[in-house]
Amino acid sequence: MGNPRSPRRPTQADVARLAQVSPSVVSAVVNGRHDGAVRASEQTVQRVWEAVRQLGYSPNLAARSLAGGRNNIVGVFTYEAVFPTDRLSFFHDSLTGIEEAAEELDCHLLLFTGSRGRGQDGGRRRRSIYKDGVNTLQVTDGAVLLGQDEDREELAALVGSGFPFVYIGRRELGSGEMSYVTADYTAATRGLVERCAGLGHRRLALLRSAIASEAVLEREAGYFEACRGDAGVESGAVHLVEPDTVPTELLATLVDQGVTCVVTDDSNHAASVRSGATRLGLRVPEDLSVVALGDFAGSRPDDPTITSLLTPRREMGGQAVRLLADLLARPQDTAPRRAVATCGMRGGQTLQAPPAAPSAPRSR
Amino acid sequence: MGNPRSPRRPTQADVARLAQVSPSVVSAVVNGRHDGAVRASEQTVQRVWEAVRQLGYSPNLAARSLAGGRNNIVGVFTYEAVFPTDRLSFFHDSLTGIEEAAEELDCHLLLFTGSRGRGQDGGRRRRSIYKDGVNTLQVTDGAVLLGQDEDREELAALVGSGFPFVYIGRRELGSGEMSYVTADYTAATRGLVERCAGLGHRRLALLRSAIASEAVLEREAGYFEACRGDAGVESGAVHLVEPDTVPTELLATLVDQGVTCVVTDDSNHAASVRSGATRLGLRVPEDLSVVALGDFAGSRPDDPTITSLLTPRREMGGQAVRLLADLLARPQDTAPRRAVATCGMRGGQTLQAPPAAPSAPRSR
DNA sequence: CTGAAAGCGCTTACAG
DNA sequence: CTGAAAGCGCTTACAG
Repeated sequence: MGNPRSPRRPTQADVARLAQVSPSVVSAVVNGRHDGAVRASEQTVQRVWEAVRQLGYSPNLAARSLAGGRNNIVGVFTYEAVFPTDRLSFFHDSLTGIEEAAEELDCHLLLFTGSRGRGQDGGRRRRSIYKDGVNTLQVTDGAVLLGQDEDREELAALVGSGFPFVYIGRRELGSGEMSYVTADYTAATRGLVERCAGLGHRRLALLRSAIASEAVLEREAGYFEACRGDAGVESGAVHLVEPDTVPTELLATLVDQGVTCVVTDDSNHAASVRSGATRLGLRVPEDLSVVALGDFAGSRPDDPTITSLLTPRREMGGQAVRLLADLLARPQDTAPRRAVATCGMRGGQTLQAPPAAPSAPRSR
Repeated sequence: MGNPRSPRRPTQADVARLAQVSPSVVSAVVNGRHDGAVRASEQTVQRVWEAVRQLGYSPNLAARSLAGGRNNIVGVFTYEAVFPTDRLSFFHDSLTGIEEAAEELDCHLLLFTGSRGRGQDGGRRRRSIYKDGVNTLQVTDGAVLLGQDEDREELAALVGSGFPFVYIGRRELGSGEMSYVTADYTAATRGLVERCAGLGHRRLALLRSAIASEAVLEREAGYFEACRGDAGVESGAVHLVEPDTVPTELLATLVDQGVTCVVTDDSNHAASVRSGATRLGLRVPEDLSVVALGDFAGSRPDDPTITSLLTPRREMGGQAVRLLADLLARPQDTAPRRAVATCGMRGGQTLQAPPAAPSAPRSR
């Protein structure tokens, strides 16, 4: 919002006058570039610094970036509020990674909190990248976007505009390739499921979110890979479930069918399954194992006792900023940048060998 | 970092050309100020917006602030990392309030993560407002500062420079008055201590942090007020303690002296006191009451069972942004802005009437 | 080695 | 109601 401060700040011109040199010399000296196009004698350099000190001169950043180009500001855009009231911030880990990388790259972070504007009724609207048809993000050099609630049409428009940005989380648009960072959901899922099989589980079931996001589908793919592989899985069904639902009847059916290990998309759902199992008189993990493919699902805190894959949010945040830096450093290379972070694993207490399981993986 | 994107970004001049109006009209329309010095017909306004959309115009921040206009960006400066690794963010509540107010005022938030630069040894330095003697915050209209670890010399310089900012938390500098928002620590403390007295506690002790911040001193003042008042307190000692210390011996001494209620600066310390009491064979609160004057103290999670005052961080965050908005709206009024938020109260389970206490407050 | 000048994109009196 | 012009403070060719 500008500088309506009263006493005018000293400028390079003031310094130049006092030091009795030309403005260009001041610019060069202050920026430590008095050895290139503009040269200044050691004595001149001293005079300039002396004048700087005497006047308390400090460069005007706005002018500097106007004349120069970049402003060293990375945008961070989320459709949802960054800091929710319930203290359970979905974004916290990602932001930790983003902040770390930003510090490393010496740039600032612009959070787009003023992107909602007002609807025709005067009420608040949803946040959006384009406000009155104008790309709000443009004030930054480039941006990192994150969140589950994205507007894919806007994203497509953003890709089309050529504005440099990276999404945290894989997003495939019908049109146009975009840069993103994702995690190795497929491989990590396969690994976990194979581990289940290695413990002796032969009949598994995946309770998959009915919302088919890229991550959910990748996990499903990893599950299939493991089931179809030679890890020894005999049956690996998939059931679509609503979020936060405890499918007790479904669970009973699965157990009847001989399922000894239930795989869920997220740890909260896994916790629900465990509750359901308890209600059915089953012990977890003695009678039934439950594992989760993700560690978070919205508003409830993650249950640390669930055996679960961990989404590497912090790493993804850092990588996103670094991909963006690369995008900015080599604009002539227009290829979308991609990075894949490695999921972590939390041991938890809900996975063990099935009852009366073969003690060793079957030999072939 | 500017926009070194290949095709030059459209400027107001481009918009003006396409809309067939003069640049000043574009400026006025885009800033919603086409009802003042510059007037434009509804039709003209439409043409301008249409051109803006068509070209994908968005204002250049640097130019805008150079020319003296605002950029609708509020800076947020913290000496510590905003998003700590341990997920236990000291700043979370404050930021929630800041974000809410920013949304309300339709402005963005600039997080100064690139303010560390490198020391002479190439290692990271502490964050600072002035980088190479330059006020980094200047790119914003004004800033909100927060955190415990401030550099008061920098703050003094910032006050001197006239840059508009508001501190979250009271900070009194030797020189120069600054704007801040604080909480009613003194009154809230007096209220809580009087409540203890009302329950029958006659001999109290305050275990005060040895670090005498403004908040700590205000709490102490409130404690003294309550003790010297007519609430019935007979003795109200103060002991300085180190953070995270469990002063078991001190506790034993106090109990020997007939103290029935221990007051601490923060809830973690109160939890330590409770542990110490247990070790001494005392039940809390049956034998000894423990209350805290604040709900947080660094890296450990707050214990919700402790009877405690609650620092209204979220409110303070929101108020800080609003004070800043006022500072920017009326720059001619150079008086420092101040606001005081009201502390909350958490019942907890560590306060009750002392053993064999008089059932009613003493009559006078 | 040094200086005069253009230009970055915007806002804002000022003149019509 | 609209336009031409100055100026914000800096960087960077360019000319001496």
